[in-house]
This record gives sequence, structure tokens and C-alpha cells, in this order.
Amino acid sequence: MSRYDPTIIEPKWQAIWDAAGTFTAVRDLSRPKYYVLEMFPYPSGRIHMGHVRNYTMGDVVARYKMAQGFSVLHPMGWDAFGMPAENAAMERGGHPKDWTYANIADMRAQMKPLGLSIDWSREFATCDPEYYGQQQSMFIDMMAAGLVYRKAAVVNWDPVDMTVLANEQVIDGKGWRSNAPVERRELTQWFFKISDYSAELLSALDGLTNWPEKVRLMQANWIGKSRGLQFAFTTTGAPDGFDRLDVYTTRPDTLLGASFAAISPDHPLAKHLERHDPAVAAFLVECRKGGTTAEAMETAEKIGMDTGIRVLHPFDNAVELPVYIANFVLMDYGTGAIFGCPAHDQRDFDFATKYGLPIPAVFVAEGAEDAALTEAYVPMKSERVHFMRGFAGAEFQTGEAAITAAIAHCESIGVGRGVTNYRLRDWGISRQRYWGCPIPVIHCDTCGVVPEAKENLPVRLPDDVTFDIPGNPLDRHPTWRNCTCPKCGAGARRETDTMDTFVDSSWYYARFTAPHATTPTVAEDAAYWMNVDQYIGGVEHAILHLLYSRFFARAMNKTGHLPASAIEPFNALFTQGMVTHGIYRSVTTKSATGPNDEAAMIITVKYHFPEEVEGVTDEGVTSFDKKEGIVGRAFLKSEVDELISVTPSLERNDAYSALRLEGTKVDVFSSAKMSKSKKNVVDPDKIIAAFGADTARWFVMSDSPPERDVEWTASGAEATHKHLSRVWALCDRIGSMPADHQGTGDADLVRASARAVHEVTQGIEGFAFNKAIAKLYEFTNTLSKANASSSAMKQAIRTLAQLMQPMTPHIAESIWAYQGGAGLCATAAWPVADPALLIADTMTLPIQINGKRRAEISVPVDMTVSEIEKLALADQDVVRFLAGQPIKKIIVVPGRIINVVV
RNA sequence: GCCCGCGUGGUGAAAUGGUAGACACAUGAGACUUAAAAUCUCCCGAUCGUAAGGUCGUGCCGGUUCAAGUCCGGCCGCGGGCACCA
Repeated sequence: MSRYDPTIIEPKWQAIWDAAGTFTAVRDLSRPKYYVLEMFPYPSGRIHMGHVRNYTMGDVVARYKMAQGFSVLHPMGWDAFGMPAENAAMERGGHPKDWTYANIADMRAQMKPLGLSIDWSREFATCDPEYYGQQQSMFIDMMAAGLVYRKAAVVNWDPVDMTVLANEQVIDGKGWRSNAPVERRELTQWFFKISDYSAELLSALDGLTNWPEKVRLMQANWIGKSRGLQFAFTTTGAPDGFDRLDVYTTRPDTLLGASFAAISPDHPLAKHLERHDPAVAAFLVECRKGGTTAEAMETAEKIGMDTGIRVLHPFDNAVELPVYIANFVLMDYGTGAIFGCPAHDQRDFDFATKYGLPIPAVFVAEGAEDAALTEAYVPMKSERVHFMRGFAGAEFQTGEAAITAAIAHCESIGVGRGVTNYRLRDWGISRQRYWGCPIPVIHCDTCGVVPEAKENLPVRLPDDVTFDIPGNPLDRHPTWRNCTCPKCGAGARRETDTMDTFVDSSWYYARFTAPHATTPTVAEDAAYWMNVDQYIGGVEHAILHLLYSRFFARAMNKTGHLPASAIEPFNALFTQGMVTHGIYRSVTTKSATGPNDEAAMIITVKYHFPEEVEGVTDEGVTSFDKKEGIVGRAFLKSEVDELISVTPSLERNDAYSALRLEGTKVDVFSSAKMSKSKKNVVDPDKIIAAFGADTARWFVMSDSPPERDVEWTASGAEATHKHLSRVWALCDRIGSMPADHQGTGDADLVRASARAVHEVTQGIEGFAFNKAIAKLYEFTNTLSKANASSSAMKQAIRTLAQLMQPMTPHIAESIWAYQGGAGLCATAAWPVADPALLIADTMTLPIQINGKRRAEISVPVDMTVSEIEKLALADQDVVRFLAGQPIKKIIVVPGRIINVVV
């Protein structure tokens, strides 16, 4: 064997796997299947360390399962629609399609050197017409199943770019590109009826026991189940048809504290009044100002307007409450109308204070009940007041019992009924953009909205579009919109909205089971491969993508595209942490008016590339060598007095004082997610070129638990590479041993191997890759110090190669082949530890006296408790510490510890 | 405001209630070398002690237990998610 050179062995083994079709997934009914999936990437053009970590994790699982005899599906694809492609087209010309496919080619070329066990024959991009055509077909099926509808919805509208903006694209109430104030506009949009599944999506979370608790909780909160009372107020002075006003409340126990009612500006009653009352119309204009973003809502002032309409308190018709239109009442939650109880709700309190409304208290301190009620509350018939009295005090504070009783009471006197509401709203999927899946419907003057005929699918995006003017190119395309109505054959217009890209990613996992089929899925393939056994990705998708996918799987089941067993598509979910890296940051302050004018001080924060940073010591200035520049590390603070930024052109031998004048002081400022703006990105390409894929893979899996962030450090990467070189050298040494070499440590080595097999297996099974790697270090150290026969050493290092294979497949194959392993290491059966070898003959037991460790004894594993006790009490150190004190108690935990209590 | 998670050496971290700090990084000392790099060896929580060994130590305060990083209660700090949701 020569020197460890990943640039030679890595391409070699990748070519061999490729040629052998090692990772091609086959539907093999004689074997159990295992489907590993990592969240597919957006083709931005470059892979980053986060991708490396994500795909390596999946690869470890896939390779491990393959060695265990499973028929493994481990595919890769591209989440390829979306705005960045259109933005690129707008900024530098060109076509989104060309940009996207070029990026895919670049990223695939970057991913292949990682040696992932991916079945590339199943690769697809969501922008392939073969993919989005199937999506359109399912959309039509979903329309037929009543899961799709159109309605008017309020959106962020950018009047300059003439497009709808996502909330994230609205910054300080302005469009992120145009900088124009965003308007709230009501547009007719397409929706998926995800709310039909609110109850089921919530209750089924309980069954997802292999999902992180955190993700299940986040989804549960997002779905937002609440139990309350819905009832109708009787109105007075309201227009015809509005003699009742439905409200929903989760606090029926505070109903006695009602002080006003309020309706949403979008409530039918408000809209009715708007048409007849100019004052109301003016007020509604006021309400509609500002965006729909969270920030805009939070900062918006709570405003209301008295409509003059009154409602009667359901417990006492003598009490009249004013009806306000209030901008904080949402039309799409509950009934779009509320009652306000200022005494027990902060927002209602603020509102009541602002508009001078009474603040009657329902609950008062023990003993002060009568006084408080008569003083603060609008007069009410006493027997009705009485029903809540029983809940005053501690029992009441818990809420649950009081709410249940209040609902029961209200139902018994005919005031409304108990109702369950969900926060989850229907999924608006319309996007006024080009680079997305066209919504396959046609607008016909006679037939209305008609789905496109399936034989005309896919509805392809036209290629001849330009992005030189704002707006949706589909909308202004000269011919694309024109079509014939599939129903009556008359001239008609195509829908120009495209689907939210989250739709594309809501079913790709199912498509991987039959990626080239002419139907969305194929029953036998879906039945065999679904569900995804292990899904791996970032926690940032905890809600939207994972919730949409759960909905979509149900919709696909309803429309016959997935079996009922696949309505929860991901059996197990793992959310991995980010790869972070140190940041070099400088902070300068200067004042425009004078050095001491703090008010006018301007603070400038700048980030620096590692290669722009120099270390200053007494000796002068030190710099990176080339390798350090590549791997992204500069200096530890301890090595130098301070760090300064310099222009790269500055000579490194320049005088210390000169540099000091020109450079800005830089701090190594913690560690953050790699990003261009923080100038702390480490490029996987360069790491692979410098150290090899195995080093990159091993490093991102070691040290930190996979669910936590891991900091990329050059020293860590170098150390990993050194370790792999040591393993290589060890292999070389063992390989060159004489065949008849003998040693005394064979039995110990066999035990150590068994223990390594057991512990590494446990580590991988439990997603504790950092621990598995720690055990591999231990085993390597044991092996390199072992004094054993040549055959035992060879056997042990083959085992080491197998255990390393999921993490570092290339070096593992080389070792395996060199040491006479049969076939490929990747497909060799995973080693099994003989349980008998995991138990040692003797063990060391610590002895505690009153809980403090004072001695230890070595005993045979099968020694009885009474014998151990005797031995322990006879121990010299124990005798010394006891100093003749009487023993109160002695506790022997077999195999663990002895504790003597005096 | 509501919900959740996490606090262990200089650093990343281990530890079914049972020897706290496995494994690794960094630092330090040494070997080899004319020298450097590479490689190898040793030390590496704090403190007292020449040593043997002692004492303290898992954010803080208390509790349960023969035994607490781990379980319970209360604080403090950090991080994440949701938020006009009636």
C-alpha cells in the first residue's frame, strides 16, 4: 500500500460502485426494504457544509441498513421551482430554466465526489414537466375530491413589481425589491382544504413516536386546537338579516364580564354597513392600511368604531352591549366576531380603556365577592350571577373546570353550544409568478372554471418569456393564455397563477418510489417502498413542509395515489443541527460631529474573510499559509496579541507599526451559521480537494451530537485527516506482517472487536454518530497497540473497516480489499458481536463509604453478593477508612458498585 | 404574553440514579531531527501536598435517596417556536 491519498482512492471506488450498480434500489419482495431520505436541496448552485452533514447522516443510515441486508432506497432530487431563478433572470438576464438546470449540474458534480450511496437513476427535478405534469394531474383529482377551492383572500401586493409578496419579502411594510409600500389587496386565490384535516393532523401526531417531541409540539401549536362556546347575541338596531350575531369564545366563564362586542372589518355586517355609511367606509379604509405581516400587525394600533348597533347580554336581556368594528378581530378565526371582557383579557382591557367602556369583574378576591360585583358590574339578575360564584378562588384559576362548567351551563339554558376550533387555515397556493407549476385550470365564459383535460397535461411553462418588466410573464404572454375550453370547446383563458413551491415538495418522497412513471405513483412501488423509514433534514421545516406533506399524503390517499398505510409518510424524523464557523468581525465607531459626541456616533460592523485577517505579535505580523486559507481557519486568540484586517495586497513583511496603523482591529466573534454575508463559508469542494470526502464526512459526524450544531474548525478537519492517515498506516503495518506472526493478545483483541461492533452498532442505531466515532477511535487505539497474531490483526482491521464504512466508505473499501475481504465492503454483511464476548471474566468494582469512593476491588463476574461483601470489607483501604466504626448497611449493586454506610 | 428546550474542564463533548469528564481538539513537556515540518510518548477540572493522598467541583438554593450531572420544587441565565387566535 502506498501513502493515504484520497484523491486516488475516492474516485476509484466511486467508479467501482457505479459500474456495479451497488446502490441501485430494487423492489425485492424477498427482503425487507428501508427507505432513507434527506430533505432534497434547492438548486442554488453550490453545496455547502450543511448539505454535507445532512447527506452524510442519511448515507450512514443507508449504508448501515444495506449492510444489514435491507433493500435500500436512497434517492436524490431537486426542489427546483422558486423565486431565486426568476430573480437571477431579472438581475442578469437569461432564463430561469437554464439557470436552474445549470445549477443542478454544478451541484450534482459537487455531490458525487462525496461518495454517497444514492441511486442516481431516480433523480428528478420538480421543474421537469414529467414531474409537474403529474402534480397537475393530482391537482385535478383533488378538485374532483373537493379538496381545492377558490376564494378571495387578503395578500401583500407590491404595486411596482405588480406581484404578490410572501410575508418574508415585506420589509418594514415595503417590498424587498421595489421598496414600494405594500398594499393589502383582496385577490381570488386557490386553496387546499387542509383545514378539513385539522383534527386528524393533530390527533395523528401522537402516533409519530419516532419524531422529535419538539416538532410534534410545534405542529400541535400550529394547528392550535381550542375548545369554547359559540353563541348568538340578539341585536337591536341592526340592518335586516343581521338580527343575530354569532360569536366564539374560549372563555365562556368570563361571559358575565362582557362589556362590548366587536366584529372584524371583513365581517359581512361590517361590509354591509360600509355600503350605507360613509363613516364606516372611511374607517374600513383606515383598517386596511398596512401589510398583513406579523410586524405590521403587532405594531398596528388597535382601533375601533362604534356601529351604534347593540346586542343583548345572553344572561340578562336588560343589559345592552355596544357593537364595535375593531381592526384586531380576524374574520377567519371563529365567527369573525367576539365579545370583549376587559377585566380578564389584556387586549380587551386596553380597548375598553381607550374607548371608555365599563370594566366589570367576574372574579374577585375571596370575601369581597358581593361588594366587587355590585360595584363594578352592570346590574344583573342575581340567580344568574350566582352560577359562576362557585368557581371563585383557586379552583377557578386553573380554568379548565370553570370553562367546562360554563359551557355546560350555557348549553342547559339554551345559550349556544360547545365548539372546537382550530387555528390552522386553508393553504393558499396561488403565486403570481412564472417559475412554478402552472395551475391546470381554464376560465371559460360559459362553463366557468374548468379543469384542463388530463390528456392535455402537462400544462407546460412557455419558454419564450422575458423578465425585463415586473409582473407575471404568463399574464402578458401573447398566446399562452389562449386555449379552448375542455368542456364546450369555445375559446377560453388559462389560469396564470402557479403553485406554491411547497406543493412540489409535499409529495416528492412518493414520486421517488416510481420516478419515471406516467402516473403520479405506481401502486406496487408505493406499497413496497412507502413509508420513508428515516427522514432527515433541518428543523426549520418542522411546521410548513412537514405539515403540508402529511396533508398531501392524505389527499393522495383520498384520490387513490397512495395506500392508506402511507397517510403518515415519514415513520421516523431526525432534525439535524447546522454547521457553524467562526466569524471575524470588526467594529468601528466614528462620529460625524466630533470625537465625544456619542449621540452622533456611527457604529460600523464589518465581517472579514479569514484570509483578510492577520495576527499581530511582538515579533511582527503572521499570516495564513495556503492550507489555512483553504480550510478557513486563521488564528486562535492565544497565539497572537491581536488580529487586524488588512487588504490582501499588503506585504506580510511590512513593519508591525505600519500595519497597525492601516489595519482595523478584528475579533474572533463566536460561531454562526455559514453565510456569505458573514464571510465564514467553508466550501466543501475545497475541503474534498485538500483532505478528501472521507475526512469531510467523518468530521461532520464526529464531536457534536447530530441534532446539535457543529462548529467547523480547520484544526478538527486536519486532525480527522491525520487519524485516517494513521488508520491507513496501521493497515499497511498489519498487511506487511509475516503470515506466521504470533502474539499473546488474540483473545483480548477478539473481545475488543466484539465490544466495538456492539457499541458502534448501538451508536448508529441511536443516531449517536459522535459516540460511534468515539468508540471507533478507541478501537483503533486498541488495535494499534495490540500484540496479536497476524491473522487476528487482519480479522480485527477488517472489522474496523466494516464499522467505519458507513462514515468513511472509500478508505474502508481500500482496507477491506487490501486485507482480503470478499467482495465490496459496502455490501458485506454487518458484523454481529457474540454476546458471550461482551462479558468480561473479571470486573473492577468501586467501593464507596458513605457515598464517597474510597477503594476498588477486582472480582470475577460470577461472584456472589455475599462473597463480594466479604471481599470488600476485607480490603485494606476500606478497613483504614472504616477505622473500626460499626457498619449500618452495605449495598452491593452487582456489576456496578459497593456502598458501605456507617 | 403563551409553549418548549438547554446550562458539565481552555474547547467540542461522554456518563441504564452507581468511579463525573470516555473520545477528540487546543495548550504544555519530552523523543527523533543540524533545524523545521511530519511522526511518536507523556501531562492536562480546581486546590493543598515532594509524594502517597486529601478537600472541593456538573448555573444557583433547597429536597428525595445508601448514592443525584441525572429525579422533585424554587430561582438565575441562554436558546428556539408561536403570537391581535377571542
